Amino acid sequence: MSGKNKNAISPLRSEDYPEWYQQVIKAADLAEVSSVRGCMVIKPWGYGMWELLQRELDDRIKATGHENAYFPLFIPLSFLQREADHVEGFAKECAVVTHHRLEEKDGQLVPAGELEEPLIVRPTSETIIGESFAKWVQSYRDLPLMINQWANVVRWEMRTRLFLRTAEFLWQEGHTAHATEEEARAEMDTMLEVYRELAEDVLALPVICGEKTEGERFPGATTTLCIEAMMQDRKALQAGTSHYLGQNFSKASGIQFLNKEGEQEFAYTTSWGVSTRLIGGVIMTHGDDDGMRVPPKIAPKHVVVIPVVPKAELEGEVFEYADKVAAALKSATYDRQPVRVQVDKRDIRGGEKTWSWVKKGVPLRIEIGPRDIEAGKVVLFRRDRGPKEKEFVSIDELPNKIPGILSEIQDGYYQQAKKYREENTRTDLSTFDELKEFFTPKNTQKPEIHGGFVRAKWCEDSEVEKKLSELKITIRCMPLEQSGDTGKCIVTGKEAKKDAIFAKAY
RNA sequence: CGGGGUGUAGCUCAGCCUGGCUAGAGCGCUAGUUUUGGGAACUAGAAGUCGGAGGUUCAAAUCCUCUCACCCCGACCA
Repeated sequence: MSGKNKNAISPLRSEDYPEWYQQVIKAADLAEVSSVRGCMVIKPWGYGMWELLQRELDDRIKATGHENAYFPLFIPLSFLQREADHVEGFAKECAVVTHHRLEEKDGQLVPAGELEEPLIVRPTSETIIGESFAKWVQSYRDLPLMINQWANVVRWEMRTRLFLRTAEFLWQEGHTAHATEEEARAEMDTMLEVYRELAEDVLALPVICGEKTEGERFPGATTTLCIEAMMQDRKALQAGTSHYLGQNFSKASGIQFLNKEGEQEFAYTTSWGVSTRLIGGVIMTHGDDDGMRVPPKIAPKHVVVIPVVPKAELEGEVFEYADKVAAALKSATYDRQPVRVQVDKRDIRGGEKTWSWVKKGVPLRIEIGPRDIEAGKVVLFRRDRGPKEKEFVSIDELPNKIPGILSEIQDGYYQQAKKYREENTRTDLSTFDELKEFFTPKNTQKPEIHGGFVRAKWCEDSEVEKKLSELKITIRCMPLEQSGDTGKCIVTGKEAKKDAIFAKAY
């Protein structure tokens, strides 16, 4: 296993993208499947990314006037039934609790004590939060009500994939109630913008902001806005959604207030959420054939210091020096926080140690050996460069230099992803045949990475969406930035006003 | 829920068709020796009620029945 040109991950992205994705998660030690059907264990390196994402987003949620609260995991079955579209959307994937006690019978524990009314494990919390909102709101003076909760939810999915679709996942769900439609719609816009900023500035994921078609809308919503990202297999990933719910849920839950005119009126509500799926998006956007590449802003460690100990008796000296360098680095600031540094003193072989960090995607590696100590230098490796590309930096300059390099990496990942999306977005297709050609792989046995985003006109006829399913594509969204031109629908050829993004999706 | 497949050591799998010695390999793990500014080599070792239950048989990982779990392809989805 000398393999100078060998990549750390097998298969390569180009060979088998879904398998590559699984292997990266394993190699980077982000998560693993648990013995519970469809559920995952998020391991420290993956959870660390989530915690940092959480912190960034939580700050922004609070800065836009929201407060955190917590509502029950269990929802009475009857609550779900209050909103017709909502039931239809979620009923099939609900986990249901029907008993509350176990009794021993023939050596086996069996459920006893049947509940009078079954409880469902929340797939989302509109109904249970609506119940509270109804109590909290009496007057227009109680509005707006702006609440967020960090929670886990359960959706009994048929097919699961780590981070992208698991039976249980972590997310945040915001729920707000307003006195006017205008205000509620403005809230929906605000939160979409928060998500866009989170995705682009923190996760380095370029996204398209748009509106969902009726067919793709959240069950029970009047309007659904979304951010859509392109993965390296050119499929779209819905990375976040913000919904204007009109009065649908306030009517279902009885969220009523007395307005200034002294009349009872139903509130206008919104909800919005992002989940651990975003971590999947980060993996599929930034990962390469050597494993994960973590954007510095959510890297649990920015820098790992690897002491190089050629002879056992030098260990003490090298470790001590590595600790000193680490301490100096921690005094530097990146993204308004101290640089996160770890000294890797594990008793394993050097090559293995180095590669474990390459696969985890830590932005910077620093190696320090006796020769470097003598010369007052360290060897710096950047994850956005080749794994062997080194740079010597004097120890004195190091703390000043690191934040700038982290910014460069963060920005570089974003630019690279954006370039990839642009290179794989077509705006010049105008007929269904061209669309079909674009979204059909050349190799039908083992489809190669193909397709991408197509931006084209759509006549807003829902029949179009049915026809698109032949090509296994959907309308991802109607971008918020519309050209305003009229043209011909790419599917029907009819007069069309709306620009839409067509793509295969996760 | 339809169609296909797989359950054998921590992981990846061979063995099953055609029943028969003490159930194997690679990786990983443990120890020792050598090596090491780089994803080491050698030697030794630990590790398995062959998914579960029942049946056929002198004899079952292997054949039969039932059952459970997981994976892949569809329909559903943050």
